[in-house]
Amino acid sequence: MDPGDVVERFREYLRDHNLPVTHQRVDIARVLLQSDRHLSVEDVTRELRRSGHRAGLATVYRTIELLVKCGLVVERDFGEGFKRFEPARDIPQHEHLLCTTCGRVTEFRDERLERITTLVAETHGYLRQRHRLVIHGVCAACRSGAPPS
Amino acid sequence: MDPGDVVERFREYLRDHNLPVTHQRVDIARVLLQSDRHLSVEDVTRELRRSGHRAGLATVYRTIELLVKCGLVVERDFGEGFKRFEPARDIPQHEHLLCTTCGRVTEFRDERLERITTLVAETHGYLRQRHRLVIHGVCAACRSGAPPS
DNA sequence: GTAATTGCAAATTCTTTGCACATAT
DNA sequence: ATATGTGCAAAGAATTTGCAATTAC
Repeated sequence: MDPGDVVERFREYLRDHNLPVTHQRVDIARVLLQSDRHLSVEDVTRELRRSGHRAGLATVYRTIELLVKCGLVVERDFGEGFKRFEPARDIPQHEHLLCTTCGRVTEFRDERLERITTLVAETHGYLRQRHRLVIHGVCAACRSGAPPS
Repeated sequence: MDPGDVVERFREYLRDHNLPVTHQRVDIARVLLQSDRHLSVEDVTRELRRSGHRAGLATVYRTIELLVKCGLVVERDFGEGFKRFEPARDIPQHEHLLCTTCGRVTEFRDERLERITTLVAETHGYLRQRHRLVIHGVCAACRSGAPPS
């Protein structure tokens, strides 16, 4: 999907719910929805400033909450002590590789995991809902001694 | 391994490192090492009080840090907003099933995951260190309409 | 005795909330 | 116009840290 379209989707969501389309909301949505990374709230605030916009921290949190609620953004917790957010792309389920040196996040998909987790859940009497897999390691750049980004 | 032995191991660790064996440290270790659950700091504090002991919150945090450092306890983050800790039993690597209704945690092991994660990491240029898999679902008790524990 | 720990309270970090002022429709 | 959002600063929750009093060895 075109990144611009996704921002438009958020506008529609706001209009449909009779919520004001403020420039802060649009700016924050643009940063988050057009990024291909997993941004922390701090990242979002920094990106905003870098593009000449600004919004209070509370507004950033509140807008992200809206974006999550309407399904355009997904919340992630990698156990770093804060949350990260990524646009909900068409990828229905994917896993994460997390570089323990620079924090880079890489996504991948492996159908075997669906199968295995469903099976394991059943074995233990659980009705499987979803799963979360994070592989911790050192990315290619950090292995070759590149400076942490 | 006998639970008592594990506490003895902690004593040895302290002695070997010329660290005082205080009753607080031993009490906290006993609670954490003899539990078969995944305890939060609050859980530990409550269990301490329940058994007639007490320790300042800071001491609990500091002792748990020691227990993690010496490898007798493992830290877990299930994205609940706080950490949980469990004794490092002989199970070298295991995964978790988390009941989204009652919070119950069940452990399991599946060697296929080692293989898959190592392979996937390599494919993306990462040097695999470890992984974390949590399957979210509804446990047998909650499925059969039992009251949440 | 002396060095390390303990406990408390203050500080930190991430996040949420209350409220006067500003803005979208 | 008016309902809602915004920003600030205060509140919260989990965790860490500084420091005087205490304890292990």
